[in-house]
Formats: sequence, C-alpha cells, structure tokens
Amino acid sequence: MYRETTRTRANAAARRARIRRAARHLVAEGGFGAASVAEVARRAGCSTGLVYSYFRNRDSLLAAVFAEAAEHELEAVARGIADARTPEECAGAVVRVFIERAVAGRRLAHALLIEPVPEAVQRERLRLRRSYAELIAAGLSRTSAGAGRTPIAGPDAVIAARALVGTISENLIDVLDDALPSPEPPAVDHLVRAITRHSRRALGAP
Amino acid sequence: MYRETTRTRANAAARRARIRRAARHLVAEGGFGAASVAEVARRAGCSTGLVYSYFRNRDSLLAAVFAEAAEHELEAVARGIADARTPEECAGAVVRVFIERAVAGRRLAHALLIEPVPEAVQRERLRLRRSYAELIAAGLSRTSAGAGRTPIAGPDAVIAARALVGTISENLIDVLDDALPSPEPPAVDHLVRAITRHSRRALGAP
DNA sequence: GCAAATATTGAACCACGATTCAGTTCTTGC
DNA sequence: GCAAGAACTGAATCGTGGTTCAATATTTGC
Repeated sequence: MYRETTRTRANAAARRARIRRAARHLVAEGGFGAASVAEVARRAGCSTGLVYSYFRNRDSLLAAVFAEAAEHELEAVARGIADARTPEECAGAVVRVFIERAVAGRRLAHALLIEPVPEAVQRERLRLRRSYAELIAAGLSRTSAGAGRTPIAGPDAVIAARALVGTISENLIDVLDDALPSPEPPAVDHLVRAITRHSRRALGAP
Repeated sequence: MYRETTRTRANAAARRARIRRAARHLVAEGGFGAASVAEVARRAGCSTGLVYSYFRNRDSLLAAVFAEAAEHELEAVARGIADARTPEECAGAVVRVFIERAVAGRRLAHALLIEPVPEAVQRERLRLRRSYAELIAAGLSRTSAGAGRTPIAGPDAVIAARALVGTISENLIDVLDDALPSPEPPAVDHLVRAITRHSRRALGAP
C-alpha cells in the first residue's frame, strides 16, 4: 500500500523535516531511547524504509535531532546574555534561562544532559557543552571589559564559563530525575537564586 | 573441559571477586563498553556461563564494579578533606584529589563520569554524584562552623558542593576526551589552580 | 571408593531493533 | 495515456551480545 494524495505527498526537504520533527517530538517526550526507527516512522506517517532515504542511519538522524535542539538552547542562552552589562548579569541570565527551560522541558533537558545515548549523539553532546562554554566565555569577556572590573578573558574565561555550566547541570540532576517528583516553582526559584548568588561570588562580584 | 587444581580452585567469594576484578580492569582500560561478558570471562579465567552463577546478569555485574570504583573515589576525596580547616582548604583538596586521580586514570574517570552506560550503571552514577555532594557538603559545613565565618549549611551547602563537583567535571571534559591528546602536567597544574581560585571566591573566601 | 552435591563449561539460543530490498504506487514528460 | 523514473512500503534479514542449560568435571560426606 502506498496511498497519499498529491497534497499530502511531501517533496524531499519537507519529508526529511517531517521525519526529523517526529524524532524530535519522541525525544522530547521519552528521550532518545524512545526514538526507535519504527516509532519515528509511525509518527512521521511513513514506513521505516523511507527513513533511510533521508538519513544514513538511526544514529545520524538522532545526531541531527540533537544538533537541532542544541542550537535552540544555545540561541536561548545567547538571547539571555545579549544585553547583560556585567559578568554578574551575564551569569544570572544564564542560570535563569538554563534552569527555566530545563524545568519547562524536563525530558528534553534530561535527554540533552544526562540520558545515556549512542556514540554519535554523545559526540554532539560534547560539542554542545563546548559551545556553551565558548558562548558564555565570550559574554563574560565582553561584560568584564568595561569600567573598573578585573577582566575575565582567555582560558580563564572558558574555565569560568564551564564552571557555570557545570554548576547548573550538576544541580539539575535531581530536578531532572524522573524517579523524583517534579519540583514546585518555589523550589526552582530558590535554586535559581542560590546558584546565581554562588556564581556571582565566584566571578568576583563587588 | 573443566580442569582446575584444588589450589587454584576458588571458593564462591574468591571467584566472585575474581570476576569482579576482571571486569574492573577491563573498565579501567576500555570503559564499560569493553567489558562484554565474554571478555570478562576470558580475563577471569572462566566460562561465560559461570559469570551468571555469581551475578544475576551483565548489568548487575557492571553496577557492582561501578559501585566499587565509586567507593574508592569517595574514600580518596574523604581522606583529602579530612584535615581541612576552612572551606577553602576543603575545596582545594577536592579539586586537587579529583583532578589528579582523573588524570592518572583517564579511562576510568571517563567511564565513571561521561561514557554512556546501561541504565543500571547510570543509576549508580547518579548515586555517586549524590554521595559526592553529601560528603563535600558535610566538609563545608564542618569547616565553616568555626571562628568568624559565614556558616555554609543545610541545602545551600549541598548546592555549593554540587557546584564544586560540577565545576570540576565540566572542566575535565576535554581532559578526558580520548580524541584529544593527554594534557601535560603544567596544564593540569594550571587547571587545578584556576579552579581552586574560582571555587574559593565562590565560597566567600576572605 | 562411591554416590550425591556442587562447580564449571561453552555452544546453542534468543531478543531486539536496525537495516535492506524486491515489489508497489505515484509522478512526470511527452 | 503511457512509459520511465521517483517515492514509498513493510516483511524478511541480519548482527550483536547477552543468556541459558544439558553435559561434564570436581569435590565432599560417609
């Protein structure tokens, strides 16, 4: 059977996007483990075989999905720090954006940060973490360059940026644990404040 | 064939230990992925079937290996902070012990911290991270309780402890990346100093 | 010594999901 | 309309290791 009207029938680019989107939704709902080729195909409304016309194999599909989601996250953080004037504002924005997004999309955050994933996806994950470090390091450099602050620059800026990302991620572990109940907004708010305070001091806030 | 002298023949506990040790070595050399049941059996000098007389299945063997290794690491950190007098000494000790051990046993550290692992092992990994947080939080509480310091206690101590662990782990990612060359001692030393400095400030060092 | 109990073997088995591909349906150019 | 080609199907295949278990070796109790 192969029954689709001309309307529904997709051209190559749209079909590829549809498959990717199906996979993305499955990952957002149940992690990479839930995105089997069969399930992706069902969700995309096509056969398993067709998936292989658009992606070399499952790993490369999942890597593409990860990269796409990672891009989203990076953009959100980039927007958050765009108008920061000091390293503290910068750190505060990162903490807020990162944690709010993680809580709003727990499963996706879990998938991006801690779920065990195939090699190819893990490589994307490490790339994402490096990208975070570079993006935030640039923000710290920029905002510390101004009036009367000790400049944060070069390798030390990257270390500070990684420290920030690590601090947040590590403190998110319990928040993202599916075995534990989803945290209440007040608890999340307290976490944001505590981490922000901690990070400000680390950056040498006056 | 089944040929072992009484001398070589192990009693239950010893044989179990032997299998566990074989698995531990394989993990230390090539990560959990290298510890297939067949390989473990070969290394332990027994058949694959026998592994199942001593462990329910592969996952529980690997979980046991992880737990054992984690215990080692925790003890090392515990010894490191045992005689710290201030939160800064405490943090310094954690950074030094953690990073030195990670560099000395890169593959093991990679396996414990970032290699994608089976569910059962991942649970142990999260347990390890919680244990680190509690151990270090206790150290921070104890050393901050003394003369004239703002006390670090309760949930905030745990957040600070997690921040420390996250800061170190995140900055170890490149160090442990097998694709990258193993870092030179001076670079490691610089990393230790930079992270220590950063963490001291975060803890409100005078 | 010998029978019952226990330890061990390793090849066969199985589970599982990714991957393939021969066949079918649709589209396009003429 | 009708080839020729492109898109698509989905059941069959395959690969990989973990897991089982009937057979064999060894030990133990008497």
